[in-house]
Amino acid sequence: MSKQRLPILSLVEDEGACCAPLVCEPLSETEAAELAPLFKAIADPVRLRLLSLIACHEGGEACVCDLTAAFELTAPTISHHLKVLKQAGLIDSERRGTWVYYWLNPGVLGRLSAILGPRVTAAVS
Amino acid sequence: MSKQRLPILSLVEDEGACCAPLVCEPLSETEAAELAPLFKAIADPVRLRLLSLIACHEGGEACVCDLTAAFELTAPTISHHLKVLKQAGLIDSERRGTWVYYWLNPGVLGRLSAILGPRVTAAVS
DNA sequence: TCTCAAGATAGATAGATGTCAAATTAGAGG
DNA sequence: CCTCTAATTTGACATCTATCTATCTTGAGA
Repeated sequence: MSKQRLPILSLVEDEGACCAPLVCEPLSETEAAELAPLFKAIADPVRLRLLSLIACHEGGEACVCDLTAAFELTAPTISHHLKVLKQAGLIDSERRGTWVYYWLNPGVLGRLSAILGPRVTAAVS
Repeated sequence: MSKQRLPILSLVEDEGACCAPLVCEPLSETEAAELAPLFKAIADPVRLRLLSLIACHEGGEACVCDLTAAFELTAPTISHHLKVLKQAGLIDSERRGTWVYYWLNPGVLGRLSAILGPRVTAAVS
């Protein structure tokens, strides 16, 4: 159902990065071409709020009906934005009965974060 | 010369954030509206590479002629992308003689990073 | 002052994008 | 089987965007 698992940003998996990849060495044309669509996916006020709403919702997932209610936009429009986020690999979804639930794909947002700025890497350990 | 200093993302200055603001609590409509243009500015392969090229260039700044040479695009197109980045507050520039130099506005990229993922905050302390 | 080169601006155009109304699909429950 | 509701898909449309060519601005140097 959920298309296929693209290997999103595996290129930026480097763990002990001294600094943000973007300021370490020039992004290759290929890397830039892979990254841009991801940033494009989050570069919209509605989609940013959708991501945030999903992430903050209890259980880490949210029903489309909850999401739609948070905006003054029609259901098709919300559906469209969710599709964009899903195709970018940022979120995934599942139908449970009448409702469809969405959740964040773990790691993807963090990887984008790591590209822009210095990162915790291995964090608390 | 450089228009005016907009108070970019001052809203996300919170220091001891437990986690990425985006997953802590739902982004407000206003916050989303302020953030989206910034992500939009970096959501382009050419602009991502421009940022990266500028950041990695010695001295942390680069001349337009260096940047233009790195692409197979016309000078006006590069000029356009630099303008987009500058208007978003990501970079700034100065003319020195015949050449114009661009550099990253410190902090902005880091603040965007902090919104997407867990952050070092106060780092080494 | 004239000329040359670096860079920006203006205008045009093809393609992408956000939104909505209408139609479609898919469960749930009589 | 029928109907109701949740959600997606389709098609249309207005707007935005990336790119180019042509033109303009600005500083350096002869």
